[in-house]
Amino acid sequence: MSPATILDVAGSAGVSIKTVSRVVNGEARVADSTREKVLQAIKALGYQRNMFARGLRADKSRVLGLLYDNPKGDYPTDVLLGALTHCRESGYHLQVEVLRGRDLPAQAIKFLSETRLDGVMLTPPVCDNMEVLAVLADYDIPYVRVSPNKPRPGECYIAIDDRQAGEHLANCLLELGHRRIGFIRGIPGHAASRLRYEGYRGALARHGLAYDPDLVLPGKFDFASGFGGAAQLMALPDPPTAIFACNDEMAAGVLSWAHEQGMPVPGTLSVCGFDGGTISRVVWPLLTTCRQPIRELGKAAIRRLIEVSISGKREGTPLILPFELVTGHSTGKCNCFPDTAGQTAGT
Amino acid sequence: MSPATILDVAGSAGVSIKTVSRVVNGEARVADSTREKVLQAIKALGYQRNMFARGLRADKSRVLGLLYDNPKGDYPTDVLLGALTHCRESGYHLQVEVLRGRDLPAQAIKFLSETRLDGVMLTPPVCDNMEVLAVLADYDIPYVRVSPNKPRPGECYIAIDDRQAGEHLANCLLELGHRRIGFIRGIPGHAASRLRYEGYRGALARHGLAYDPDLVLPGKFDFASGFGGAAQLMALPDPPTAIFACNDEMAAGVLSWAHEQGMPVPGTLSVCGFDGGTISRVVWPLLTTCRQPIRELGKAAIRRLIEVSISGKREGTPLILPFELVTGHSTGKCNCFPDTAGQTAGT
DNA sequence: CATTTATCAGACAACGTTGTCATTGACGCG
DNA sequence: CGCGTCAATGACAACGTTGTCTGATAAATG
Repeated sequence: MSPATILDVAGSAGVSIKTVSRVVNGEARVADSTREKVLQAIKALGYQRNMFARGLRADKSRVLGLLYDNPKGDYPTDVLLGALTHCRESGYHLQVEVLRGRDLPAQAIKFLSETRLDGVMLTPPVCDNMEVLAVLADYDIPYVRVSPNKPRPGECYIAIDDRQAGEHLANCLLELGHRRIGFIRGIPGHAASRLRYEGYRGALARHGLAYDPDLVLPGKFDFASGFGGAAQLMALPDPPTAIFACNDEMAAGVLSWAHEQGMPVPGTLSVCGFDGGTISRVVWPLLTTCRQPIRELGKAAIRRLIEVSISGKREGTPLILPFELVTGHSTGKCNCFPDTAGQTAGT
Repeated sequence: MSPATILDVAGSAGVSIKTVSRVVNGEARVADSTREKVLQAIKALGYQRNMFARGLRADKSRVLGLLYDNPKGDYPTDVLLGALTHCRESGYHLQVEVLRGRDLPAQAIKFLSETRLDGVMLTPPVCDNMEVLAVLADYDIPYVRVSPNKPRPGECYIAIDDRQAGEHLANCLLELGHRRIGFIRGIPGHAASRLRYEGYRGALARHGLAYDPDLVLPGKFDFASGFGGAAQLMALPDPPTAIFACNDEMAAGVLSWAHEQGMPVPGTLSVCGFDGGTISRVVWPLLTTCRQPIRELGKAAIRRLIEVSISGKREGTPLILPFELVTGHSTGKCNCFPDTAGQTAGT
């Protein structure tokens, strides 16, 4: 059985196809009695409208795209989940595309020419690939970036205030008495990594502490960077009493190194991460971290795309979502001044 | 500027639209010189074919669906990644849909009526929802299930041999000398959980060991199940010396409980998980686990869907992919016979 | 009662592509 | 030369929907 079309419904309900179209699209000028007849016919025939024909005529697919190139960890999962949630609420659908390997712009061209999307959202790091953005602009597809590195003036992007978050987290450590705090950065060019680092430096400055470049290491957002970074930092002549890793996975690496050394956490070394995803909740001890509202970021991006798709206006103000500090058990008071600590313990 | 159509290309190249269509679709009967002319015109005009029109005429969208309802952890991410990889190689695209909350069949109906997919892949647990499957059958959409609970005869599904994997893993523990092995199950109705459990019992039986129901606990595949399960198991009068958790996240819970008690792992308690994803690599000590080829599962499912979509034949043989045992540092020799252990240590 | 206005419904074209069938011309063979 | 065969190309309809325009009927107004 071939599926029922608008024509079958029209015949069955004794009206014209246009009237059926009006009912299906919820247009105003239809008498209640007619609408009822049509709805019944639709139900009886199991009619479902054909998206191809609809799209061909209206040039709107109601399908959005999610474009990413870093399929690791909770981030893509949660962005996707948030995006899907909002899509479902709005009657939109989501097509996912991964850009990996060589010649990202060519991949973007291929996927854009094979589909018809009403808009695309991009996450780091691909959201900072200028060539890919140029392709999108060329195809005249609206897009929204999440946590872009260098937002353009007037661009409507979605992010959290990573700088402030970094500063807050560093502050937590400072208030626990830590004075030498190691910092492990994420991959270069990643906006979040840079901003969290700036926040870290800002916190130090506000506490009147000198900045020691030996305490800052590069990283790749992976476990090995944390593990190796911890080894390197703790081998310093004057090692830190706390380590701030730029994400949870690196923090997990720091924790594992400490466990392997038999070094108590947070007794001898405090550790904090960033993201607040699954990893922070399955390691021991529970990580002190900063929870990003990743799902909300995804939701907001989709909401924004739909707005643009309907209104056509691409300008707008950036949307900065709130983060949340999560206090785990991986951070504690600094024991770095044995005399002071001894006094307190003695009395 | 409105985008160029096949008509513009035809005009520019001095041929008919049908010829352009032939070139675009790589059909055979076109003279090389003509093909060249058309290709140049396409390039010059920046022509890209309109998927709506194509779909309307050919009734093929070249878009597949991924349907899931358990958006936790690496599983969905990796399935998605594998699926996308194969999609890209094959010129297909992937639309993702999450079914969550109440009335899953209704959600399935909604999403199927709003899109036009050539096929759908499903992962657990939604792949075992008979109502949803009925909806898919009703819409006459080919589907492939990954790790289904009760495969139907002749159904072509994708899975690993969970029973055998469970048996292997239990065997590892038995060969290390463990005789009392705790087992924490996953959510009921989940095929993998049941099969791994059967494998565990099989291994016990093969070693001539009695089955002790006290050693088997229910679980929900989450951290808390592992944490609580460990507490409960180790409070037994005759506690286990090893715990086999049905996935990595629960194993991480077991580890954390042990750390909190100051119980050495694997010194006093050996732990193994299942999945071999990120979690197994970021906890301390590294988990002994069974790595599922999740990406390959996703790839295989898509490959299969494309076959079905092209050939129209829905029958086929199930595809069982190989798993891989990963030996971490969370398992070690059993110290449960102090006399023997003492003797060895003494000499 | 005549006229305007509002409301509802239908006829028809158009969207850009592919499938079906027809046409053209070149070539080989008896 | 006449015929059949085959490769290459084109004309045209059809896919199912929505936008535009027009027509019909009922209600409101002078």
